Amino acid sequence: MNFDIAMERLKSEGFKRTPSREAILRLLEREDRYLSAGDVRKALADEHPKMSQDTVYRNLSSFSEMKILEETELGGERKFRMHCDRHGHHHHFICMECGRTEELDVCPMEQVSRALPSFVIDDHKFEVYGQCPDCRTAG
Amino acid sequence: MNFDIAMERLKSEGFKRTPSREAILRLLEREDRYLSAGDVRKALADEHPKMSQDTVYRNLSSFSEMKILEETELGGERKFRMHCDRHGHHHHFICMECGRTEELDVCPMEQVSRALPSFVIDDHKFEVYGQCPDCRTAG
DNA sequence: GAGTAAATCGTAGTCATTCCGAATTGGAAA
DNA sequence: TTTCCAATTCGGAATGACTACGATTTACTC
Repeated sequence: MNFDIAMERLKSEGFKRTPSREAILRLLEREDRYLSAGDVRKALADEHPKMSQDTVYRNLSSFSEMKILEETELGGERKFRMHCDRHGHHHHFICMECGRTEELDVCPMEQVSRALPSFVIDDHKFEVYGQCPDCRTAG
Repeated sequence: MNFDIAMERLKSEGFKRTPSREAILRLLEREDRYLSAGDVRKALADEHPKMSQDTVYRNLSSFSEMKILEETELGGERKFRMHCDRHGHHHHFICMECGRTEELDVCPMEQVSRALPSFVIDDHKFEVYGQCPDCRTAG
């Protein structure tokens, strides 16, 4: 997903186009990795010094609800990244040093569904953590 | 893992046997599902009304570090359960209503390792969320 | 039974997140 | 363009999970 498609989505759902929303989405498009609300505030501190935390949190949550962003919970924080739309369902490798992510195609949910026929399955989480090649050679 | 083995483990690692630790481990053995620190405090409120939160958090963390407990992060909270030792490596289905867990044998990490040969993989998380058969029929 | 390090208590502090009332603003309608 | 109003933002206070810490108590050793 890119900035323009995200803004279109906002408009079509009746959301207003505000400088805050533009800045947040432009940042996430540029970074292409998981950022916390705090990361977003820091990154926008120069450009938008008086954007309140309420604004950051509220918008990140809204964007996540409407699938503009992907969200995870990591190290006690909610983190957000631009929604990947190259493939359909996917998971991520996440570099714990730089935050870089790598899409994974494998997902074992079919096997799980077969193994738990009498359970209702609503959601699942599969994430792999480690060090990306760049950080490995740099370290 | 059961209470007695857990207490042995504590002793062998130089930890003292205290009423708090006994109560926490007995509770987790009995419940056999993920509990938050708050859940533990509430459950022990009658029996140990003055157990401080410091004690609960510190012990849960210690137990998790020494693999007496398994830990996950769910809904913005750290949650703990007695370590399953029936199988080796495994993951869990977690019922979002009652907290019941079901062990899963499937794990796609071999495929992931092959797909990311130049990445260092330190950890991973795979969890399935939904409704267990009991809660489904009850609802 | 005495001594000591570990454990606990009570409380205050931190940090991410949410809430709320007042002020501002985007965008539709006049 | 101007008006208008609900949506949005601001600023700051409140919440809730978790951590830190000095003072007190306690489990275990000798």
